[in-house]
Amino acid sequence: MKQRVLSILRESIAQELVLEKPRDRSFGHYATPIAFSLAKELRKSPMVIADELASSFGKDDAFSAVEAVKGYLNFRLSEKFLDEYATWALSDPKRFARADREGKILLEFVSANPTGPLHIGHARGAVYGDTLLRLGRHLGYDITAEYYVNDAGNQMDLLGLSLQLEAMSSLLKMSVEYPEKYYRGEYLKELAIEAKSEFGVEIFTDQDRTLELASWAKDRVMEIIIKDLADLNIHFDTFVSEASMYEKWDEVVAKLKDGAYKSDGKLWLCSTTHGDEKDRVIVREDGRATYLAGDIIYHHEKFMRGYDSYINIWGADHHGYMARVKSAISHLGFDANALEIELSQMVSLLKDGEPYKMSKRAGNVILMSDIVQEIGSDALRFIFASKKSDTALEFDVETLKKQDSSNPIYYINYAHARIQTLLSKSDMKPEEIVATPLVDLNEDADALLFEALLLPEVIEDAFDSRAVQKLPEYLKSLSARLHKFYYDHRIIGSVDEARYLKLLMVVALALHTGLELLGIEAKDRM
RNA sequence: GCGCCCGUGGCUCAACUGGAUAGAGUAUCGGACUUCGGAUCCGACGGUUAUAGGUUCGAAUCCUAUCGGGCGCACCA
Repeated sequence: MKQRVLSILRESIAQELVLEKPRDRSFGHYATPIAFSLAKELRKSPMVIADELASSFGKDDAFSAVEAVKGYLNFRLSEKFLDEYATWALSDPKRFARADREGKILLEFVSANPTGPLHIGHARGAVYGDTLLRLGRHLGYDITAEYYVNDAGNQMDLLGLSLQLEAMSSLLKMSVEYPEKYYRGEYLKELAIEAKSEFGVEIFTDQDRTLELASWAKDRVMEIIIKDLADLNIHFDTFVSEASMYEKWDEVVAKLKDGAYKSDGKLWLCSTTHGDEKDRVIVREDGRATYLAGDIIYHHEKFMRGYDSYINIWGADHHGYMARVKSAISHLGFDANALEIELSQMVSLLKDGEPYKMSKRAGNVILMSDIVQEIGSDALRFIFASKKSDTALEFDVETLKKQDSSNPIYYINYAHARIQTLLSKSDMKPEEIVATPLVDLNEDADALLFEALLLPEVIEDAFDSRAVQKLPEYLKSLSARLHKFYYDHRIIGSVDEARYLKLLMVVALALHTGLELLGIEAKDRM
């Protein structure tokens, strides 16, 4: 809708302009502060310019009024314009709010180590990534969702060892001495039992079989992770194994050219040339590659696959890692700007105002699956999607269990369900309703209709600015308007029944589409 | 010490990326059901946007400094 308005305005004004929503709806549907920016070059006051521009608008099908107020240029859309758009949307709901953006994007997110189940911090990045994925795809982008599996390095030994220790302790009832660093948690106990029937108990005490056990455990953990993600409605297209990267090592090192150098018997990445604070070791003295080496090959491989852009979503604790990865990409001869790294900040949980207790059972972390079980996937997705991802977030699980307006997901679903109820109570057929023109609407109905039709631009804005929280904000606001409208206006049996129902169908469509993009299914009944 | 992120009513968060009177929810107080789902709605209270300067028609947003918080600062992944 905004695009259509913009293209009309570009013709009339012949100038790029910003179109925004006025703070007060009485000003109109859209507004532009263009007169302010023109003031300098035209050497005239913004008010005068705005007046001139306003009067230059002739009769146009799209606008019912164009007014200049305090330097702003305000536009009121015509009912004809809004009705056509609404009818178009209802005629093919799946098409609503879609766009025809082009471009292949590789979106890498979660990529948690396969050494244990996902915890709550992972969930935020997972929800953020998946929401971007849904938004981007809706807009037409060809996006691949990828998970990078860190199945190499010390942590694999550690996983094998941790499992052996767990088994020795809980299955073999041996007394074991735990090293300083090892993994713990209920999942290891379960894996130990499985491993016992798979391999027999000998594997737990055989130091030569640690890696064999680790390799098996890693696959099992990935299965757990994939299942936990599926419970959140998150699915990946590709999983790339770190261990499989190293066969390309020689080829990639050669491409680094003078981006890498030998010193002290180690191989270093010359990352200081691209803003890193110091150069980084990529191959140790004993010939073992560091984690960064794997990441360099991985990103080389990503870029070789030829996407238009790359988005990585990392936990904020990895921010120090950005410079070296970008540096490596530059040294490999690729455009580091094509890689965009979004950080998702820390999460802390409360329960009844107190810090959420980490369970010993889970290994002193808050498991994502526990929270999903406690508050449900919808509530978790909604709360994470509603907050800017780059701000630390604190929330109370108890408020998300409530079934009233304090819980936004219930509030929105209730709005949607109310509409479905009305539609089922009416004797009118859907085709009749859609065929009714939306004319002579009162102020409330007009405002509600306009807001519902705003969804497409909210989606574009949310994706383009990587600010997914704009969608939940919008849905809350639309729901509030719907509830108020419902309260103020009788629908079934009124003379306006047909018009109002059509209006509500548009609202339901916007709510349904919006929720779907958040990975939440709109409820028809509560 | 250095780097990144952040600081908005008591609390949890928004603010169209520099635009009109900084908005929601929650908490507190007070109202609205013989009416389509009250799981709702309407009021009131509550902010010098951490502080101090600067940039301009215009700043929560940009710049500088200070204070406060989180996270990093591995040849671990």
